[in-house]
Amino acid sequence: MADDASTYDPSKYERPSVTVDVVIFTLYNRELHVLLVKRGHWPYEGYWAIPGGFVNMDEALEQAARRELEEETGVRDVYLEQLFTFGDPGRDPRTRVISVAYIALVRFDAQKLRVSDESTDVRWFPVRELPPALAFDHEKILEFAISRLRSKLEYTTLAFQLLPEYFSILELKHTYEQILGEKLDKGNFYRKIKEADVLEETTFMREGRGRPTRLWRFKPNRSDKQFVFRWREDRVESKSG
Amino acid sequence: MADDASTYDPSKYERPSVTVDVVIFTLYNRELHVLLVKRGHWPYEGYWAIPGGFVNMDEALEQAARRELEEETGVRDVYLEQLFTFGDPGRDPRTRVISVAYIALVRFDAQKLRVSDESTDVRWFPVRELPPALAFDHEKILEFAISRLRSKLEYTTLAFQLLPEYFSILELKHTYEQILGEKLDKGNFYRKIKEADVLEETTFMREGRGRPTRLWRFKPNRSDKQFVFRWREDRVESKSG
DNA sequence: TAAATAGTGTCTCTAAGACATTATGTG
DNA sequence: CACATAATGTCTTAGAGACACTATTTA
Repeated sequence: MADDASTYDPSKYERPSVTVDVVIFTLYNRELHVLLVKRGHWPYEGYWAIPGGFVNMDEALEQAARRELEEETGVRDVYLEQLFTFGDPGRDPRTRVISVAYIALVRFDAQKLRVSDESTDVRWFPVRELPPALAFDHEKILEFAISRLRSKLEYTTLAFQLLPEYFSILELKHTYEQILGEKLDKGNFYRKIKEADVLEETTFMREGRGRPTRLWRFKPNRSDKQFVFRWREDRVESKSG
Repeated sequence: MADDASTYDPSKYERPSVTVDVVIFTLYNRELHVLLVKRGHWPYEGYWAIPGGFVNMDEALEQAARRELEEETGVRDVYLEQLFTFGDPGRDPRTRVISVAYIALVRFDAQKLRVSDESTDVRWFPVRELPPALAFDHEKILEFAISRLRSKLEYTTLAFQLLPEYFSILELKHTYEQILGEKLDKGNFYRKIKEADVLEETTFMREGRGRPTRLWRFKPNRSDKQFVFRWREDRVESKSG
């Protein structure tokens, strides 16, 4: 924001590259998973990485995130939210790369994976069984994303993005337990979710071994509603750069 | 993160410029203020803007924020926190500019303002009396920063960064009131801040018209402490890009 | 009727909010 | 003493957590 009118020349300065990286979460087999791609080229060839790529000159950041996501993995129509911008010099051996990281949440059943020509493999990893080492500083980004997901879960309806249209209340509880990494009380969960008034009862039931369970869905105009699950003391986001 | 090893050429792609912009808050005259600079050149000549500038190739983002802050305003030794990255095409008429925005909190008494050669004026503005129009999309950034400041106030010890070393509990309460924009109950505030155990009593008193007031300071190792002031329903951050 | 899973009810305790009261200085 | 401001105390209520209980299916 600081240049002279007459002497301004866009090419005067050497510029960093700008990428978007997207940490994509889903719930699969009742466990939280994250999508990674296996790099086919230098640098970090053969390493798993968070999908992402360069931002085009005429493209908004979020738009770039959606495009890269679809190009590299086939995933589309996702909930997206900006996470943090990572820009330490040296995080990419090619050149100075500043990466705007996003979090995406998707319903597993809605997705078909696709391998792009940039990578040799695409896979969902359970967050508890990640590859030993990721490309670039992607471990840091991923850690940051998980921590943000946890904390936002408690004061937003974010978890709803991970579930199919119809689900039982105990499935929803299980989702919370997966992300928070701890058990929740059944009765209290029922009470809270009902009080929050964000769910709509359907006539559908699902049968299993015991008593059949009622299926619910999220109320259509839930955007203005706040579901505050719980207060927690550790609502701190670490800083990074 | 997606290029061929043999054909990779850093200069192949046209690149956006990357800047850092810093929204600096202080408490002055018992009111929340924000620091703006008056632009001396095209574009938006004569408009007030959030201080900021281009990121150097070998410099971390936060480091760039500190440098620009000191160069443009003389402000240093501040609490800094990344806010959001704004990157819509067209937000800067010169070229594609992606701006990583930061929030800074400073103690007013610790600062001497300085005007750089890029701008014609530097001034603290009360957040309730901002200039009618700001340069670029800086109104949006500023709004975002204020909203983030409000929400973080309630679950962090952020407000402490705005106060001098010694202060009374009612001054602290006043700071909260300024930022939250509402009155708080005196008794309840005393109770909460004492329970939180983040303050250290000093022997100093300050005299005024009525009963003198005791001065306190923040406990040295407060970094690991969490002061949770209150829960609020509207803890939602709007999205942007 | 036993096992399995779904769903409800209730007791206790903490903490927030409202508001009343006491304390300690000055002119 | 009157006034001004600082600081503490108390009552009520909402909500979180713990946990016991009831409901409805299949084998």
